[in-house]
Amino acid sequence: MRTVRRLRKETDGEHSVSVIAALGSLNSHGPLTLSELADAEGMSRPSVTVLAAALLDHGLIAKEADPSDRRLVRIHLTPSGKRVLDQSRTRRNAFLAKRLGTLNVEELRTLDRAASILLRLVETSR
Amino acid sequence: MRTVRRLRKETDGEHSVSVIAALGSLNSHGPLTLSELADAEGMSRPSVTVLAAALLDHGLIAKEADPSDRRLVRIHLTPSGKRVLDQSRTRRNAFLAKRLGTLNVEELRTLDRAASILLRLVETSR
DNA sequence: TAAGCTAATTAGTATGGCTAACCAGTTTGG
DNA sequence: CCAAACTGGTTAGCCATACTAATTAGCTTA
Repeated sequence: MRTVRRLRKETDGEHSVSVIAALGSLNSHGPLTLSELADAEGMSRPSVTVLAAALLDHGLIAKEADPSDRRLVRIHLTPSGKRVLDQSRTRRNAFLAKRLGTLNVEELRTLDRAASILLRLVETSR
Repeated sequence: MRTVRRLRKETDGEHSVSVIAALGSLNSHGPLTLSELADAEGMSRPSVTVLAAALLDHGLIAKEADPSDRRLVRIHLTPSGKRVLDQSRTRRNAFLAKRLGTLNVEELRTLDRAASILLRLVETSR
């Protein structure tokens, strides 16, 4: 919890962690339906509807209808959204670099391995 | 974020992550003033006031005045609070055990080392 | 002893998520 | 082939959790 609060503060202005996370999913998975995004982010469909509306509002994503199934709304990053994501990464990296600079190579490697393991745990969780 | 949302859901009813975290701080550090707790949890004093009021309401902590400085409010775990903390750990451990069971010893060791490193990072942050 | 500092609180606000209920499409079984 | 059931998305209403700004009480110091 401490870490989350800390990171939220460090992200500072601009865009929330959830927004950046959603952009990240879209970036790595390509276009997604809202349900797919909800699933990827581990949040409810209604919440994603709201989040997507905000992203659309800021011009970070675009919606497109699926021609074969008119219930589906597929969204994808706009160039602007990609830019925001990249900038956020740069800013976040600057912060992390400062903090992680106090670690030695062995410790960094441990964190890297741990990240892979945790990612796998989360991915396979239902 | 995914992990946080997941854990929040998994903690299920009973008490929130923040509550348990606060109880944990009190358990490991002993009695704390509200400001000290705010500092330990990385949250603002007003937020801690509210949190502490909730804990008091549930009988998980007790307040005591500092005789030498009457501005200070020192809080400590009640037996009931200790019990809740222990139960939460048991429940959380059951969940983690199920999930971590899929990892081998080497991976578990990596996570353990990573946890120490991250804890150190957070502790030394500001 | 007044001025200023610190601890805690109160009040008001924002964010970010949820469930329940609903509508619009699609699929399926009689 | 059409009614029932299901699925994707949305809307409405709500709750939890945290914040900042302002206030109060107590302490410290010039």
